[in-house]
Amino acid sequence: MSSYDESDAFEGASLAARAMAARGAPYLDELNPAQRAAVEALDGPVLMLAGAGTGKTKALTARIVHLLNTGRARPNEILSVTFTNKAAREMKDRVGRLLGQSIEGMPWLGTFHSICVKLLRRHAELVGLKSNFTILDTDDQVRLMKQLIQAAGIDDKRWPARMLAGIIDNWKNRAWTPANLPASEAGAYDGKGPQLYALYQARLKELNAVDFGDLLLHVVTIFQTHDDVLQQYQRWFRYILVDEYQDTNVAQYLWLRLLAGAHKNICCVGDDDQSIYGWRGAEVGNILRFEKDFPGAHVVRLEQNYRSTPHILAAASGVIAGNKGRLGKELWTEAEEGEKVRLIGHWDGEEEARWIGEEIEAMQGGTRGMRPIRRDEVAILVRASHQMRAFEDRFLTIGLPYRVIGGPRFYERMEIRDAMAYFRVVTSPSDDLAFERIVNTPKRGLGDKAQQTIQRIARANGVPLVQGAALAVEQGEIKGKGGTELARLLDGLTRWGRLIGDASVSHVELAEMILDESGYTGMWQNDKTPEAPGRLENLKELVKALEQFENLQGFLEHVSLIMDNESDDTEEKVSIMTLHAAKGLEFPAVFLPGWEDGLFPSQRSMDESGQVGVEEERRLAYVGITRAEEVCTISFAGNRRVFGQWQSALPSRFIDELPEAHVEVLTPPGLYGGGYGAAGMGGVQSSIDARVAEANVYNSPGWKRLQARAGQRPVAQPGEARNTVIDMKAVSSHSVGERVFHQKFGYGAIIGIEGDKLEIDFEKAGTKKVVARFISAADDIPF
DNA sequence: TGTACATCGTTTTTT
DNA sequence: ACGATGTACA
Repeated sequence: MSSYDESDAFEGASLAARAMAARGAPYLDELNPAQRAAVEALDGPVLMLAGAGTGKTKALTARIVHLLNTGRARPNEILSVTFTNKAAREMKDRVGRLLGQSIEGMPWLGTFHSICVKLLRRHAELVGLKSNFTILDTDDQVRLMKQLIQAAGIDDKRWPARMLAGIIDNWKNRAWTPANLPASEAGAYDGKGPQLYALYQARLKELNAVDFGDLLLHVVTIFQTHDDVLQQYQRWFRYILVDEYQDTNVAQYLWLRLLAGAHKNICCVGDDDQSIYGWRGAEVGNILRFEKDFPGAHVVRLEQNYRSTPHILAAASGVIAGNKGRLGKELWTEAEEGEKVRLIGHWDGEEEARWIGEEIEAMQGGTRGMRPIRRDEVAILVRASHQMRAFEDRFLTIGLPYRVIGGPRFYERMEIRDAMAYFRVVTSPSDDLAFERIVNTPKRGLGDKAQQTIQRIARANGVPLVQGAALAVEQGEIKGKGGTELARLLDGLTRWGRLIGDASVSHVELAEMILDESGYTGMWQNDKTPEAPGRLENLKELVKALEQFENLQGFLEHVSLIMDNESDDTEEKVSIMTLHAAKGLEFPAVFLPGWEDGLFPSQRSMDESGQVGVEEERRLAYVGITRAEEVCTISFAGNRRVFGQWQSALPSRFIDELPEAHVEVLTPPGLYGGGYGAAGMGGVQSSIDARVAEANVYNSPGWKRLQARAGQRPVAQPGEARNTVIDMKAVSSHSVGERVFHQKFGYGAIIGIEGDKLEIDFEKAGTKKVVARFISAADDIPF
């Protein structure tokens, strides 16, 4: 095994020395008793159950400082893992601030993935890789799989590459290699999954590449098969800290358990109530089982909340109490009572957006005795990103500045990935995937056929594609325009490659040269689509980002793991984001729209995971409510356009679970008398009327009656919600028994309604199911 | 190779 | 509704 970097040890020692010299421990005095207990229990396993807003990061960073201050470990002997770069950055900043200096000396504070890259580069040869392996992102991954699938003669219509990528990702999350894949998985992907998995891994090895899942999996494999390596790291990492432990998957769990196995100085911080990533492999079980995994573990609960008002906390607690198998926490606060959680129902999604827009504007001036709330203190948290649209539309028309958080990341954009592929080919000419990406971008007249020729020649000679392409040109296998263009590209690649180490050209200039001379910039300049200017702008930003790195390789190395996109504009804007994206954030005012059964909790989640799914959705509700500091407004709409169809739905079952004492029901303006009953005008079935009326009830003082009834419906029966989604278009315009006309089938009577489809008994054509929009009422026909 | 039309599948997302 | 993706045809 290679020795540890001298520099790590050196920097570490000097930092530790300075930390020690800082003397005293003011950071301990700032902690509450629970936090302090968590910080001072340095040795042995510790589980810090940190509720939302209870000062978890504060405790975690204080713990690191305390480890240093007491001389337990030097900075480079502490392994401290997070999930996101953002969390890692924040921890570094805060530890640095506590120590009064920057934290260069903590090389092992980072994300699971970045730490695994470091480890894997040191030991790559143990899993058959070279230490300069490339890291593929999801896009590369799928393209590679597509090739394998086609080569295997599988119809990728029925069995899409994305699906296989998802399956393999899941396997990797569970730390299943092709060799130890359980028999239960044999049938995956039409029975060809296991075989393709093995093939895919072999191909990655050939390409000297890994995907994200491999980073963890390979390191776990190394630890499991090379005890000497494992032992060295067990000794080296004297203390381990884990953030967001409830989000760890099996591979990460194994990784941690292996590393902590000897000394068991592991401190896991998390909140089982905020586990919302089960669908991507996170195992809440990891945190629930902690005390069994580490007998004698010290469990500390952080329950004093510094974020929200008592009403908000009580509402959140009331909802989360519906989950079983919790470790159990009760948040409390010393804050003043404040506003109750506000609940409001609307006729449809547009009205909901309109009302929220107006409410935000009213808040700027301060409503009902509340302090004025700035736009950037407001967040709208939605379950699914398609809900954002209504808000964007509305806010654009009223000119309310907003910002959407999440969405496609900078480094995932097409133009950025193309540019990076150019850089990759230039810095490592054997990067076949990158070459494939750029060989015909911009269009060089190198279609499928030319690319196959290149592949064939490269394979026949056992060389990478770039060399294969060179041979193809030499041998005159690619003729005409394509040949000339390819020759020019190859020429450029060699020229740029020579300039890499050249002191007369900075890497930033080189990057610009590559993009210009390859014709890539020109391609977008000539593009007349509206997004072209934005893409050119992004390319400029990419080049600017390069300045912060020493060279192209250094840049590529970092960028493959850093996918975040901090926007630097400072205008006060309302934030719109998904509930998932909101985890870890907080806002004075939070709007939670779309609380309808089927949307939230999401139908899919319930169908696929049943009770477990509902519980995860409930945790999502809990996360949403606990983001709010001062005012939290929950809303639902009776009708909503989903996939172009009007659908009506019941208010979310989570609304039933809000404790009445902490909720104020608002009445939307312009809701006269019958309100939701309006849908019944067309003579709708009574059962539908009843459901719509039930929705209406939330807007009135009669909401309380429903609260009383809520006990009869503590948890939804499977399949219940499915029946509650009713096509409003069908509801408002047709009803069973109605006489109708169809252009092709003539007259008939409706005998059933199913979504947008009507079952009709036609006088001449018999019983048929037809789409509602082809139907008109019989007396509408003008002849 | 490029463009026009059809078809499909639509939760959540980090690294 | 809508966007991504694939197929048919110029």
